[in-house]
Amino acid sequence: MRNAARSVSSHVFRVARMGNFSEQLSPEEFVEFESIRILFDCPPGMTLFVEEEMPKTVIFLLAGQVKLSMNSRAGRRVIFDVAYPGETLGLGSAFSGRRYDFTAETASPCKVASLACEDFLGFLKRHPSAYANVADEVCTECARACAKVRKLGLTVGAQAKLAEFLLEQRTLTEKTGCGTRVFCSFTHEEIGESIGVCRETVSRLLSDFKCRDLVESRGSTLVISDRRALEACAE
Amino acid sequence: MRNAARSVSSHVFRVARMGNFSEQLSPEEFVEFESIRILFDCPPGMTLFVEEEMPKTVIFLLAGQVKLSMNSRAGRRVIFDVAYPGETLGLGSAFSGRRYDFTAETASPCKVASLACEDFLGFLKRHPSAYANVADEVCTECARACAKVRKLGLTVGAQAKLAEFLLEQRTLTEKTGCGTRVFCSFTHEEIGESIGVCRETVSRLLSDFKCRDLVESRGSTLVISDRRALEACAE
DNA sequence: CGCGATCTTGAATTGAATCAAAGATCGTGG
DNA sequence: CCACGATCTTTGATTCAATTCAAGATCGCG
Repeated sequence: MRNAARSVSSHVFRVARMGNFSEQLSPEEFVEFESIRILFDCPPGMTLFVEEEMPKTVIFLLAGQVKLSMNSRAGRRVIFDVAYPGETLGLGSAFSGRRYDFTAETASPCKVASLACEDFLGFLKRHPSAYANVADEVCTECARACAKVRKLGLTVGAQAKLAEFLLEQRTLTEKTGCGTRVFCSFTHEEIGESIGVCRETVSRLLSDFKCRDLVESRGSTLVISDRRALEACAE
Repeated sequence: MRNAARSVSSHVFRVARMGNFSEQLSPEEFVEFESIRILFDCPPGMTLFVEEEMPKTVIFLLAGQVKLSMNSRAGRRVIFDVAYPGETLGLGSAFSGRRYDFTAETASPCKVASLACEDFLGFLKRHPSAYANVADEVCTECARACAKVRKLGLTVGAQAKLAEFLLEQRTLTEKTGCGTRVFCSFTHEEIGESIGVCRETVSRLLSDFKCRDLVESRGSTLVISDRRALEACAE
């Protein structure tokens, strides 16, 4: 039992060092931090929290991917971003007591550590030096939101938007002899929701890109074969 | 000289209490804070800082309005928001060392207090309790950015966008017997840049709203005469 | 008064959404 | 291993909202 816990936590620690909230905690703080957070696994498609609700927990993503989106009751959706291991979700909301800004839903099987807001705030009170971490994380979140505003507002034309989207998928790419392989688990619909165009338009543009030899589809993954030209599309 | 300085600073103090960064500082901290910031006045149209540049200063807006925008080299612009007295600008960037997320330009004659980043960071180091204020302010900035993403991404149709824009102008409104008077100093072009539609469309829609008696223009100001109906337009 | 900036309105154009109808792909269970 | 349904993709035809282009009206200021 103890051993199992230790092996989980050492794994967690390893992952958690990847630039997130707990990274800058002192060893003692980290131990306390660890003692109040709850680890669990979730299946894909699980909702971690919902926009406009009052914050209940802070989520530390240890493994897997989480889709961050905004939804209107009219059924429209904007995929705001995808979070990767090491990121903290809902931190700003928990801290400020404001409602969640977006909905977080697992996009793959995930390992997460969850911390109730009150525990989080208590921890902060006991360890005020962690405020700096909070500020740091929130800055990142903010920069991300601003980047999205920029893209949504400044990029005109579906083609430019799609090109930008593809070029931006840095996180899960792999350089090969003949281009950059992009691991994008998104459906066309989701790509559409990320860039604000409809499903069919994504499909059409992608075919178009293929015709023009900017990208090729290798099975289920996409390869950017002419980055230069794709950048030109994005303007 | 001393007297003049004191009278300015007492004025500043009064304004600065309006919910911004310095609000939660202790009196001693506030005195120190005051000693390192530089007060000045600026004419309208003055650029305080430019997006993508490395942060040099943090700006505390004491009086006037500041337009926050994002610009593409293609000449396109998104007006992100307008800042009012009491707000802090560029705080997140100064703190995290990331480039400014947007451009800040005075929209009216302004009084501002400016603080060099290094002084700001030094102050923080000496008074770590102020980290909480930073986190607070950045949360606000972040919530704002998220709200803008939501509007840009989820609101479809120029009409809904404009209606939403008008309804949202809470800051400078005045309720009268026959509706809410909106003090919006924006030109149609600027409204367009705020909501992402072209100048002419704004003009057309506004005429349309007038025909349908949702708004009336009283000289240079606009009066929302049928808020209910306008809300329906915004969906 | 006259000038520059801003606003208004109309007509033509277009880019993307919508509607529609096949295909492709995938996982499941027989 | 194949048949099945479900989900996702492709492609074409049509429609529509909003941009663009163009020309004139109005406003506010020196």
